[in-house]
Amino acid sequence: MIADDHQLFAEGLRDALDSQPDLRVVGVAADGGELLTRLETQPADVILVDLEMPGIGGIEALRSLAGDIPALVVSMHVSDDTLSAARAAGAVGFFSKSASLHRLAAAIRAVAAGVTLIDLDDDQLEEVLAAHDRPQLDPGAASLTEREIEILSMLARGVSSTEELAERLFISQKTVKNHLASIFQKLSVSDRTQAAVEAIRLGLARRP
Amino acid sequence: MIADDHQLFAEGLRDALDSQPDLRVVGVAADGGELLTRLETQPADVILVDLEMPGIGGIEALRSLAGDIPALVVSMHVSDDTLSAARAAGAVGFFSKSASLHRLAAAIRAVAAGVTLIDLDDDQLEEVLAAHDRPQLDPGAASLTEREIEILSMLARGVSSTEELAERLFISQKTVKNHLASIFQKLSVSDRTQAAVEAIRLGLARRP
DNA sequence: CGGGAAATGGGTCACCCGGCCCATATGGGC
DNA sequence: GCCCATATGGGCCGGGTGACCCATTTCCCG
Repeated sequence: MIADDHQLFAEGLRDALDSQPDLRVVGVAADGGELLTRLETQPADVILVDLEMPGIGGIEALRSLAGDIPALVVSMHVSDDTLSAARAAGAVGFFSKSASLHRLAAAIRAVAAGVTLIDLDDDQLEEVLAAHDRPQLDPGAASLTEREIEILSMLARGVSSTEELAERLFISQKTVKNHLASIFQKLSVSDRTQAAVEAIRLGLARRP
Repeated sequence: MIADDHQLFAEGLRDALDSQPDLRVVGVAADGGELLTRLETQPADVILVDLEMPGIGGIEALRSLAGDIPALVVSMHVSDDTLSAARAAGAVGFFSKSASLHRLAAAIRAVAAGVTLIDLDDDQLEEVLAAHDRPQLDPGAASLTEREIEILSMLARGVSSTEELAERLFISQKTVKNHLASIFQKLSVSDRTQAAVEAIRLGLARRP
């Protein structure tokens, strides 16, 4: 669940995180009070909280939660003051809004797994984030080759004919069909359409 | 194209806007300099610019562009000073990051259509935004029949074979193929895979 | 009432797709 | 040095797919 008074940021972040196959945003709140209210009816595994919010701010909300749910603070300005305030309020991690989506997603996975990030030094943090880097794909999808992922992501963007795939990859049509056959088996599907749908579901439709 | 030094905001906004069927984010820049560089190789219809960025800020970037591309300023803090600075630099619209995604999307559509928002009073602004409220679906997609949408949404959920589609709809395989042919024509695609990808992009994969 | 759109269904046919066998080169790991 | 995974490619074949004709019925709208 996300709590941030900047709607554009919160809604954008929701879409971005939702597009990660293993993450789901279950709610967005505009201030600390709404966050607490929403959490009463909607359980969440991790919460992302902005510190500066009108009404009940992030700090107060975190204090009220008393660490019931692991919370990541996502703040505009990074300073020692805000960081220690977040730590004192029970946050398990602290990110600037200048962080990348990639790192935040990794942090969410780490926190959901029970890791506390806020006390780590930089090297340790990098290590933990790297460990939770890529989304946990389905067992089948996990064993996809790089080339297979490349073809799959093209499929998911509408490049569907054997001919065009072969031309864009500079390989023969036969090789494309071989890769596709391998993809079908690994994803347990039986044609390109199902493979494309599954690829999009897995978040493999990213741009190059 | 988006220019904002807060990666989380920019990437989140990218995903959110990309999920609008009629909008596409063609690039993200972290400062004014990168924005100008990117625009040299990648044309854009509208740019979203943050005012506060390290290095070359939004104001300077807008001055360099000299109004070549309609620009919406999306700023954290709203004040008379920033607003008039944005206006002076050639921005055609001004939004707080507390605005809703809905309104920003409407504003982008309006600006892309040539409307200047920044000089409007509140009532006029609401009127313009309302006029550009819902996404303009592809001319083809708009004219899809109910049955076609039904088939398309099944496609988008992985029901790809003519046989299964016919069985689930209690109609003959021939009718399914007829509907599909009609769908292909309206969506300007040539096979089920592209239709499924397009259906998902249009948000037609809803409803379990 | 009349026209048009939508849904249903038929036939034909070239061609592509997916399943099945196979081979070769190139790596990296044990 | 040997093995296995990966990427590349070939041939074959049955069946599915998409493009092009077509007809019928229903129903809504002007």
